[in-house]
Amino acid sequence: MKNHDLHITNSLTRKKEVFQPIKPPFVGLYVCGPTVYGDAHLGHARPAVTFDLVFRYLKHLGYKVRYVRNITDVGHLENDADDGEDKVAKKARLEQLEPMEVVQYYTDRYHHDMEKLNILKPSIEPRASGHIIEQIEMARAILKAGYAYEVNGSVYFDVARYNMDYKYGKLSGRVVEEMVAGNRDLEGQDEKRHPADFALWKKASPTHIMRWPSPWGEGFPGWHLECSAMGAKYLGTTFDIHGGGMDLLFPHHECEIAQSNAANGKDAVRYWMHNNMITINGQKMGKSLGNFITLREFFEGSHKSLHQAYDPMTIRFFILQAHYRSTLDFSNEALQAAEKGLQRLLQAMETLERIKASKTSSVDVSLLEKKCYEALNDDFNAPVAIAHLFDSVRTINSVKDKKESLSSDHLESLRNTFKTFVTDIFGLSGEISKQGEESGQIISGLMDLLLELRQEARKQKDWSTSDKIRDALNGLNINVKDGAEGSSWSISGKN
RNA sequence: GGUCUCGUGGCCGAGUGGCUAGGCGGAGGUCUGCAAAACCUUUUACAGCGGUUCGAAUCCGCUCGAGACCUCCA
Repeated sequence: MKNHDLHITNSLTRKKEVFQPIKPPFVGLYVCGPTVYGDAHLGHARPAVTFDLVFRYLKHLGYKVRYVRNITDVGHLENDADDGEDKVAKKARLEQLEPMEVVQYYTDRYHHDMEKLNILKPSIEPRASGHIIEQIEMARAILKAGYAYEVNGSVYFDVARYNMDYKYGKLSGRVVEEMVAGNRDLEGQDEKRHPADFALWKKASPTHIMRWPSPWGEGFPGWHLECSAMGAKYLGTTFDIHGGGMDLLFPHHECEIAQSNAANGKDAVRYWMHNNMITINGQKMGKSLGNFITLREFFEGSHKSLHQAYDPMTIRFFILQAHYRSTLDFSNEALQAAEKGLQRLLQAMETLERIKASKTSSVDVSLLEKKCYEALNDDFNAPVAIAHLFDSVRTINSVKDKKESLSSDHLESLRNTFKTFVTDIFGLSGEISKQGEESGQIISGLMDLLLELRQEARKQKDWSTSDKIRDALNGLNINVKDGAEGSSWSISGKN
C-alpha cells in the first residue's frame, strides 16, 4: 500500500474528508449504472470516466477494490404515478421486442462504448432483474421493521414513519414536512399515504409484461431498491464509496439511504460521491430535454451539432480536464481544444522515449510526481495533475530541441511518472498502441522505410519526391515532422 | 415557491485571503528547402456594488445573471 493522504468530498457532509476504508486493503465501490433503454450519450460518459479514475487510482494506491456497477433493466418508471410505464417495457412495446431483447441490445452497445472510452470493466455488473429475490427480501425486511406498508399488492416506503426514527433528507437537505407543499400533483397517487413515499414493490397491471411472483402478488421492484439490495449483497451492509450523477442525489440516493437504514438499522455508505453534469449551451444534457448527443454520434461525427468526429480518447481527456464536481460545458471548440491538447501530451510521451540522456540535468523534474499525487489526493483533481504534466511537456520538448538537458535518472523518472499517470491512472492511450502489437509493428516498420526514402530524397534536394511522400501521408492523416534528429510522424485527428 | 450550486481572459477550465494554473485560439519572433511540429515573447480575467482585512478573484452582505434538484434523467 502506498502512503497517501487521499481526501474525498463527501456529498453527505459537503466536506472533504480523509479517506479511510472500513477494512483496508479492501475497498467497496458502488456506482449507479445506466438504465438500458437507449444508447449512452455524452452525459453517461461523465460518471463512467470519473469513477474509472477513482477505480484506477485506488487500485494504483494498492487497494483491492471491488467495483460494482449495476445495469438497470427493470423498475425504472417513466414517472412516479401508478400508470407510469417501465422505461424498458415501453421501448419493447414500441419496437415490438421482448423486454430482455431491448436490455441485451443496449447493454451490448453500452459495453462497446465504454470499451472505446477505455473504461475498465467493473468487478461485478449485476442486473436488477437478476436480483428480484434479494429485492423482495429487502422489502420484506423493511415491512417487518415497520417502515413500509402494503396496499393492493404494492409496497410503499413510509417516509413519515421513517422520519420519526431517522432523518429522511439528510443527503439532499430536504425536510419531509416541507415536501408536501412543494410536491406537484401527480395523478394516481391515491395508494400512497404521503407524497414523498416511494414504491418498493409495484403490483403489475394485467398488461404489464415484466412481472415476478412475490408475497404480495405478481409485480416488479421499485427503482431505488435494486441499488440497496445489490450493494448489500456484493459489498456488505456497510461499504466505502457510493457514486453516481448529481441528478440521482434526490430522490434516488436519498431513498437508498432510507431503505438501508430501515432494513439494516444503519447507513450503508461511508462516502457519497457525485459527479456534476455535462451541459450544452449552459443547459444539462439529458434524455428528457432531448438535447443529448450519443457517444456513437461523437465517434462517428454523425450529429448535426458536431463539426467533426471525435476520438473516444478526446472525449475521455475532455472530461478529465475538468474536476468531476464542476459542470462541464460541451462545444465543438472545447472538444477541438481537448483534441489538440491530448495530441500534445501523447506526442510528448513518444518524444520522451526517443530523447537521450545527458550527464547532467539543466532542469529539475523531481517534483512532478509529488505534485501529481498531491493533485489526485485532493479529491481526484485530475485537471491540476494534467496541468503539471503539461509543464513537463514543455521541458520534454525543450530537451528534444537541445535547449535543455536531462540526466538518465531524471529521464527515467519522467518516463515513469508519465506512464503512471497518463497511461495507468488517466487511462489515456495513443492510436497506435490500440491497433494491436502486430499491425502496430508493421505500421512503424513501413513508416521507418518511407521516412528513410524521403530523407534520401531530401539530401539530394529532390523536394518533389519528399513533398509527395509527405503529402500522401498527410492524406492518410499522418503528419510528418522534420526535426534536428530526423523526421517523426504521428496520426492526427480525424476530420 | 422550496433546497442548493455557480458566474474567471476569445473558448474550455484550475485555484478559494498575499507567490499572475493549464489547454485551445490570436499576434510577433526563432528554427526550417517549404510545411508541420517545437521553442521564446505577447494579448485579453476574476458579473456588479458595498463591507471585513495591512492585503480579496478567494471571506461577508446586497444586486443582477445562469443552472441543478423538488416527475424520469448520469
